[in-house]
Amino acid sequence: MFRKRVTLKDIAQKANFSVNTVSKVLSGQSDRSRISPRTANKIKKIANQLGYIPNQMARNLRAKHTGLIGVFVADMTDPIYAGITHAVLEELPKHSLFPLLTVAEAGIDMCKETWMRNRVEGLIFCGTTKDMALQVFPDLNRQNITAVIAGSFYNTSSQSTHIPLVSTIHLDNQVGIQLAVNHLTDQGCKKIAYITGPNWHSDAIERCQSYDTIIRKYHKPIIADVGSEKQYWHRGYCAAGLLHERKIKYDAIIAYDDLVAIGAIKWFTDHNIKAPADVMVMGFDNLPQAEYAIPSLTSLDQPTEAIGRKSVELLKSHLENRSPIEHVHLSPSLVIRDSTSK
Amino acid sequence: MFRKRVTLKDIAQKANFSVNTVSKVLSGQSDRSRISPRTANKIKKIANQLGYIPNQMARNLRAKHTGLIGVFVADMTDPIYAGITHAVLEELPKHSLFPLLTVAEAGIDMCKETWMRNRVEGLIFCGTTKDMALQVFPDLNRQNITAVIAGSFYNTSSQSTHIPLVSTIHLDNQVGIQLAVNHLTDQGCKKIAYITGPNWHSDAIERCQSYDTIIRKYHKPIIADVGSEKQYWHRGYCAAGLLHERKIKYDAIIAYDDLVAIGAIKWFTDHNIKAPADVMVMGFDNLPQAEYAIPSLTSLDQPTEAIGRKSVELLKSHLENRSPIEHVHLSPSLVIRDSTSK
DNA sequence: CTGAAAGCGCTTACAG
DNA sequence: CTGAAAGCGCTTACAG
Repeated sequence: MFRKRVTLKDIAQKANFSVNTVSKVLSGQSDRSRISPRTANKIKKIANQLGYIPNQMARNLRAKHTGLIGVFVADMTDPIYAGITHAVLEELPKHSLFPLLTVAEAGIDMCKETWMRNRVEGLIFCGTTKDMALQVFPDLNRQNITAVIAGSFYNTSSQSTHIPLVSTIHLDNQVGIQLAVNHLTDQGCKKIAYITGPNWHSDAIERCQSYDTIIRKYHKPIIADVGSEKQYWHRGYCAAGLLHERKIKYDAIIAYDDLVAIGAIKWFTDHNIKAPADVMVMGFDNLPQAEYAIPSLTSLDQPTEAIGRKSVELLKSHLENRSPIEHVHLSPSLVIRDSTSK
Repeated sequence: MFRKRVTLKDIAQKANFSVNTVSKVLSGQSDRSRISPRTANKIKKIANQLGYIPNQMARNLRAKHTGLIGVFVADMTDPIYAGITHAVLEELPKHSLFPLLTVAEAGIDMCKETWMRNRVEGLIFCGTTKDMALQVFPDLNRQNITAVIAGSFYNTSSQSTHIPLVSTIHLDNQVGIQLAVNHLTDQGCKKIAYITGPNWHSDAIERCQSYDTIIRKYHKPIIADVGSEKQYWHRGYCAAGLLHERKIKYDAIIAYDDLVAIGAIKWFTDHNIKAPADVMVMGFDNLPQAEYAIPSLTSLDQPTEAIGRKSVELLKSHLENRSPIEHVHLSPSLVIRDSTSK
């Protein structure tokens, strides 16, 4: 049921002022229009009494701009995306921008329709999905809608992690791997292996490449890659087995992420190898699981808060100044726990 | 930038018909208004060429109803809520209702403002949070907004799990526990313990009460409760330790959920007790982790799809027929894996 | 079968 | 400092 709501007209009648004056007061233009404080207060008081809530649709229609920003979440259940989304949702209203939240789970067509019908003025992607490159980004350019990508993204070609034409704000994976390697060598490790993530994920590609580059200063890279179909802990479990099979010696492992690391630790436990005593293990992303794993897992914390804030800031400057496309990298921070402690 | 969009007027000019006629065709009223098929086709074709997208705000404003349903998610990262949300988002458009998605992460005030300013006509809560009972439900009644709760909810008093005045659709926890007990006794178990969940969660309360009732037919209840502050696997880990300390004998465990079960298994592994050989372990909820746990975990799968669909259906009948409040319980299904296999 | 007019609830320019 | 008029893009009666 659509209940009859209080309108400006109702307030105008009760206050004995024109709709116009009421509008000016209630849309926060009292000062600019030099409404007398007495009038303003009276109107505000009545509006409050009557429980006035502005009709956003009428406002947007007349004002010819919506301030609406489509916020897309590539996977609701991913705590990293959720963290970024959280920050974006908190930040937008501070800039008089309003989030219109859509999730990949609703289907990309539904999302697009929601954006278009509601006339969003910008888009923030908290992660991207496979369909985006073909079904969304071309449209955005054609429609001239400003967008930024916050967090990692789906990578169509395994050759390059570069998405042109849109600003990106994401983790500096190279710094992360460097922090990991520094920490492990500080702990006395001499041979550090790496377990890969799914190869369609920009973070996975960057982390692997970074490992490859950085580790060469110490020794030949030891990369355990179990292909792209395996998921979750399974990747780590299989990878640990793979390294064993190949009789490769190492005293530390950096895993693509915490889940993979936990999988590797499971394999070690099953084969009576102790972490950290026999092998030190590092995760990545500092997921909730890292803290509760046994042993608790050393990891790299993503600055989701900062990524979210920065993406709003960047979108805003694109919107206002047509500022050029940027690619921003934010550094993770090391969280040391039991899995790398002597 | 708000790009100038195609309007009905543009199409009317190009087609040489009135805005009125164009509106009838494009809002799907060709038949009711007996527009000639020739006219309708011509107009549709031109609309298509021009890339017309209706302005939802103008539509809603004039039509005096929005078809907007606020969809609230209590915790994005919870896979159960995410599953329900997924189904709700898919189902609403089939009934000409449109989701306006808000998440607890945005803050309850932001959510409320979004609902009110956009004139939602109904609300679906995929889970509830602590603030709802005081800050939301009273308002809904006052404003006469129809709502349903899908999935488990936050429980303010530990005495009762009943939220009045709103329809609820959620898991039949009693059936779930019965399925678990049946399965374990079929496997030959004689003493089945239970590990509790957080006591502010309706599912946790119902599962514990169901266990208590059902198990009395077999033996005295064995309930391991580690209080309400502990989270994740930690609950299960501590609970298993607690049972050991108290020298309680048992041959099977039902855990509040899969994470708790995995925690318990960790404790067993650390103390050289084998699951399922020495003790059988069951989880609940069939989370992604259940499949990848070692041993893989027998669990109870929540019918999130059905819960989501049913909640849309129920909301719709409330909206259309003012049908009375209902409390619907949907049964989980048993998923047997290694943790309870001989 | 088609169209002219009114109006949804606001804000914008303009007049005084 | 305040108000009358116009109009955002649609749909809803109503007239023909």
